[in-house]
Amino acid sequence: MPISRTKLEHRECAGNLSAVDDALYVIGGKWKLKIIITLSEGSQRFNELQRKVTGISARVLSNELKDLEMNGFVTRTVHEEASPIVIEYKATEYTDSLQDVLKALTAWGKMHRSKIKTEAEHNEHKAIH
Amino acid sequence: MPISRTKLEHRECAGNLSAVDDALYVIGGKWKLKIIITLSEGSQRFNELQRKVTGISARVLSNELKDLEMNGFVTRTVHEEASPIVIEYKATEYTDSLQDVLKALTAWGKMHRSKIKTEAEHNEHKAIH
DNA sequence: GTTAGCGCTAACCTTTTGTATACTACTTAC
DNA sequence: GTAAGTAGTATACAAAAGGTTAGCGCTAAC
Repeated sequence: MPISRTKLEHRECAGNLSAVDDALYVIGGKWKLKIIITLSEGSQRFNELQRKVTGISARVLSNELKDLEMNGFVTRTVHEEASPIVIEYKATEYTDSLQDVLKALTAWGKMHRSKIKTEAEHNEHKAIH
Repeated sequence: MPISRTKLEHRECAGNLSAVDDALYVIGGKWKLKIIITLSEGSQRFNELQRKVTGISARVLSNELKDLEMNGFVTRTVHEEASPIVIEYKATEYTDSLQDVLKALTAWGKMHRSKIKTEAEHNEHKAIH
């Protein structure tokens, strides 16, 4: 293997590009992963979700849940036996396949945040003198 | 540990939520990861990038590169010695910290694509009969 | 001298995304 | 009977993101 492994060859890179494309198509956007993470805490009802996913409006949450249901990440169950009727949103098993992605992303996010923080402190320090 | 590990406790979940938030803030959006992946193939010039990141317009590519530069993922070098002047975009070392994220995302994307494909074939099969 | 490529930027327009407000129909608690 | 919660939808509007077209100054090739 004469070529350094840090650089990808063109074909490999193009393949990865389209794979990431496919992934972002279904889990990209501002809210999808946040909803999935929140549902990983356990099944929830609509208003519960809206409170936990801070900043989302009912309209957008409703649309996102429909998308997620269509893509097999979420099930919507109506419990008619209860009164008033309870509607339960639940993460499916397929959601578990995202674990590695979620893990990597949270780890990176935490690392990045602390990096930004120390940089900011450093700048503050410089600004004083 | 009496509680199943598949469900996260509320505090842990909220922390992950904000970490993913931080991550998506800098690498979220339609193009950022695609540009990063393309640059992982090696340093490139503007028009080269535009050709490889299919579908992106010059305006958006320009904006995204500025963002990525600001966040420390990309360096922009002007080679004045060459004629005509060559401008080189290069992924920084910090980009390497995204490797796990990228790996997880491409793996998931490939898996998801093949799942969708077999589902589609299955449906086609049903439709014929 | 004309054409083509480079590395963009500006102006304008469309699409997507999100927000705010109101409203439905039902139930429970006070 | 009134207020408050549930699970949304409808409507209208605003903001953000992205695309389209044109063009600039430069160089190199035909």
